[in-house]
Amino acid sequence: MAELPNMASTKPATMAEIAERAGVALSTVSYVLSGKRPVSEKMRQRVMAAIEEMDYRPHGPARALASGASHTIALFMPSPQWSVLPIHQTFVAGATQATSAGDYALLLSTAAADPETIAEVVARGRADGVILMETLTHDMRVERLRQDGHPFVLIGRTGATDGISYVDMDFGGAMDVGLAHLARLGHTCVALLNFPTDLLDAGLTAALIARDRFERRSTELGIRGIHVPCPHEPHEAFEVVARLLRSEPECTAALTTGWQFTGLLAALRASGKQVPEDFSVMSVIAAPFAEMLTPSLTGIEWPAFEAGRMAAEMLIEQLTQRRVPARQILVPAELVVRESTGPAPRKRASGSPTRSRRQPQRSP
Amino acid sequence: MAELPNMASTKPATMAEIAERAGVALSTVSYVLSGKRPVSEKMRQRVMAAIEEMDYRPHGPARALASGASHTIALFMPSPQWSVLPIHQTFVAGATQATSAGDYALLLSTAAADPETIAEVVARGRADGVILMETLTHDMRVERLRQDGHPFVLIGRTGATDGISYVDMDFGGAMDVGLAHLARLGHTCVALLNFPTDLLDAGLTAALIARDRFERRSTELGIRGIHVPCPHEPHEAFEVVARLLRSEPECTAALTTGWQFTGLLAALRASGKQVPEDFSVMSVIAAPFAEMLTPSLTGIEWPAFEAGRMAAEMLIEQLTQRRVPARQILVPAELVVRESTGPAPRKRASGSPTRSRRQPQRSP
DNA sequence: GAGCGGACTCGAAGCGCTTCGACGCCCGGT
DNA sequence: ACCGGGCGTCGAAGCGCTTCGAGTCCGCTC
Repeated sequence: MAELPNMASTKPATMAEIAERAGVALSTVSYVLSGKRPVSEKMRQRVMAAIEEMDYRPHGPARALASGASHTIALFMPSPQWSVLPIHQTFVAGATQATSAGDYALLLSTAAADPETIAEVVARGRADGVILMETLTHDMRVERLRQDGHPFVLIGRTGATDGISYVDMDFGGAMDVGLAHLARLGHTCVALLNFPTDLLDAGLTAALIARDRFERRSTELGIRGIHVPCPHEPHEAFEVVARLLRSEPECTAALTTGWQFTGLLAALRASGKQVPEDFSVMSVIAAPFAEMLTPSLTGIEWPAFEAGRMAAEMLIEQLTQRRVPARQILVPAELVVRESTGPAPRKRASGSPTRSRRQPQRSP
Repeated sequence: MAELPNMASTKPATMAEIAERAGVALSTVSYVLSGKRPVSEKMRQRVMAAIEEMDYRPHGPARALASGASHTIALFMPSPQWSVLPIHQTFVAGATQATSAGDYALLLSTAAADPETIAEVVARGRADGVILMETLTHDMRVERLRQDGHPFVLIGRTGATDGISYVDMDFGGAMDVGLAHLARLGHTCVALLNFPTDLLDAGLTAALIARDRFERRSTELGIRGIHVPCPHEPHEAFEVVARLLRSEPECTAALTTGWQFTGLLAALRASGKQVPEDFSVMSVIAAPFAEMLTPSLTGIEWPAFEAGRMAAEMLIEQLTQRRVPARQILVPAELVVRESTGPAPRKRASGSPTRSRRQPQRSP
């Protein structure tokens, strides 16, 4: 047959055409491709040749319909009005790469709130499994997925984690590490600018863990810990912090969970406090700003891209193999000390140095 | 029939079941859903009731197979080793939202380089159209899509734009606006820290436009314009800038296209120059850092989320309606003057030390 | 009152692939 | 030489939906 060699806009070849060209049955082509039944080397060669010549590529939806597997995973992002930190986007980037590498496709979606919508994506064959972020302690989405028996992996975690696969940043550990750092520098009154109230109320696990561990740990260290929910948005954060600085003049350091540090730094500047001479600042999530700021920001360094990658890999593994046990990965907090934290300022000269009622600092 | 009300893990209903329950033909249900043929009100009611009762939702792949349309658009991101700026992720976020809103799904993928892979996604029914970013002047991907007749929209543009729909940031305008600003401040020797060499060599349209316009415009304004390709990565950028500062001591201001400003600021600091007293800095893409830095960064404000949203909307419109003319949107450059640009320093008298840093204030 | 057109509705044929049961052939055992 | 058993291969039956052509029934016209 005289054919134009690679007429691009030509309709793509179907499996039936491959079969015809190779002179074999349609099903044989399928078995060559899937390897689910043995095929003789001779047939294999012929089929592969035909595939090569006709530049055949299987049709996604047809395959999904017949096999019941779409070879796609769905990733739900927090909706924009919630906290969308750069770290979330890094998760997505990591997951995207792992997905491509694993020969899967990645369906990205917002609308994360509704369990129904999420379950449906799997139930109606658009995806084989789901990755969820910003997980709550009691997360309806997770319950729904679990109940329906849909494979999923969390970035973050829920309250009860039995049998659930997740990758989570160790916010508890971050509190330990952060407070230890500040305690060592002699700070005795430290604020935690946590996720904003609505997320705490919703039960964002990370926020609750941060709060609880912060309070427990500061007590253990003999530090006065002030827990302050705080919006990420700079101007709102500014207000919250300004109020805090007024009501808690003792406070000489703050930890932020996200980019509340922006508003914090502005408020400190406005009140004439120098960082880190008068006030130490550090953030649990600082990338990718940490190095850009002046002074550069002490913080926890999370391998977020890797985390996203692992979540996707875990999900794909779950989809590919049968009966994989749940894997739970807690990414350890790694402190990177930069310029924004320093020794606690000495008590103001004017006031008589109050003797410390706290226990003397323990050595690590 | 006695049924458990909402046995979640039950297999989802199919259209045939709906038809049976409603006592109509399968095809009638389909027509009710698609509205492609008139259906009497009575039938409609019965079908809708059945759908409601059985909580029916159409099966994605089946629909895609039968109709040839997947109701999905594919978005290709620059691969990680290329420039992935926050702005790219904002595009993605915007596109994601528009996609959800338009009742489409969004397939996210890297691997952007290969025209074959990209065309295949559409050819094999995974997506109905494509959004491309980081477009080159001669972009093989675009040519391929066009040749195959696949619908697509660009974020960015190619050299020849005839009949191509795109949303692009007006980098040319940004050069005009930026140089005008600096000229007004009296600068007479200005550097452009453009995209890195590999992107220029690849023919990234934005980079070429920036370069050409920068050179033309600076000449027109009687400014000495120094074009410097520069990596985004801070340490590499640092080196490039350090060299520049050494070889071009006359230079008193720089424009960056991305976050080369990070390395730039570090290099300025290292060489003891104050911003903006000794050196003015501005960036074409500054969000979301601009406000965070000290001094805050003068730059162009792009509505990136909107741009992503529009690109997706345009594509969906193209898919939904027949014969829409190509739409080309050039997002205008809006200069936001902040603290990092100031009057050109007077010719060095004797290297007089600049005053202590001014205390920046929040502007309304 | 019979004929006609229009408005709906139905059944069936795919879309491109997976998968199951069946069949044919070739080889070894006896 | 005959039979049994695999290994390979084939054909056909779907997967759940869209869509086309072919009715069916009704109301209306003359």
